Amino acid sequence: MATVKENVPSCEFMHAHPELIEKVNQKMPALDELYELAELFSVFGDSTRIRILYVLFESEMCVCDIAQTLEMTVSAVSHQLRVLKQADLVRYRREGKTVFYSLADDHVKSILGQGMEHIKE
Amino acid sequence: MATVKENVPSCEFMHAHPELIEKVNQKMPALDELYELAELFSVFGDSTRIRILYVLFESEMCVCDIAQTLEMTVSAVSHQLRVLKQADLVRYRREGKTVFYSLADDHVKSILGQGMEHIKE
DNA sequence: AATACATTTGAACAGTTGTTCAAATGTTTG
DNA sequence: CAAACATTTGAACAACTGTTCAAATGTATT
Repeated sequence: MATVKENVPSCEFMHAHPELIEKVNQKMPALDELYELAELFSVFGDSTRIRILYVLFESEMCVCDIAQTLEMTVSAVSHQLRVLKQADLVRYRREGKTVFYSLADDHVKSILGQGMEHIKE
Repeated sequence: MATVKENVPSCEFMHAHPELIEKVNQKMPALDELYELAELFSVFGDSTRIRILYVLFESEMCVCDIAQTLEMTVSAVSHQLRVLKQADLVRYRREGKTVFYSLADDHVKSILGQGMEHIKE
């Protein structure tokens, strides 16, 4: 996570007018929102997690089936499912010894879709 | 970045039917696409870069103005602009000693917007 | 209660990331 | 061409991340 910095004069005079700067700061979301947003995108910023999400696009699935489908260890998958769970991107339900995971909502699909569009331009 | 793993049997038998697994693998994007996608989202996964993008929502701006607006060093901003540039999220044009940065396209806004929607549910 | 199996958890490790500082590169002006 | 200023770059450092391995927790079956 980024650390907040104290400022030092960088250029002689600013090109941007003070009104513009004010408008920028006015429209800028609060810092805690920005952190949350960055945290959300960080979750999408790993190909393993994206693969897990793509699996869940098709169907809810238990941890060991996800692991076998993706040729990963159960432990690695479980760790990543925790991250996805904490970001509210997946839900789970227990059925006996087995835990089934599924997509939390449609935002997941549309966010990944937007990303795909961008890289395919 | 994730490392590819070799598989070890994790559960006695799979719950998912082979047809489902096949469907999953069929719909799964190619690995290099998944890496690219993860890389794109990683770029959004830092609050400094998001702040820079929000600044550019309002207007194109030179490096030192961005730095002063965000109360960061010019160097730190420049480093992050490079990342944004490499991901094709910003463009730049030189005018004398000054380099003006601007948003590359509208995907940026819509991706950030989708993210915002998710965290505000 | 003991065993078996599915999942989670914690510690450890290597690899990656963001900022800083100092130095280099571009560009204009005297 | 020298001085001044805007920007970029590279090395270094601390902080963070994803996987592995081993051990712990849950849950059902006998």
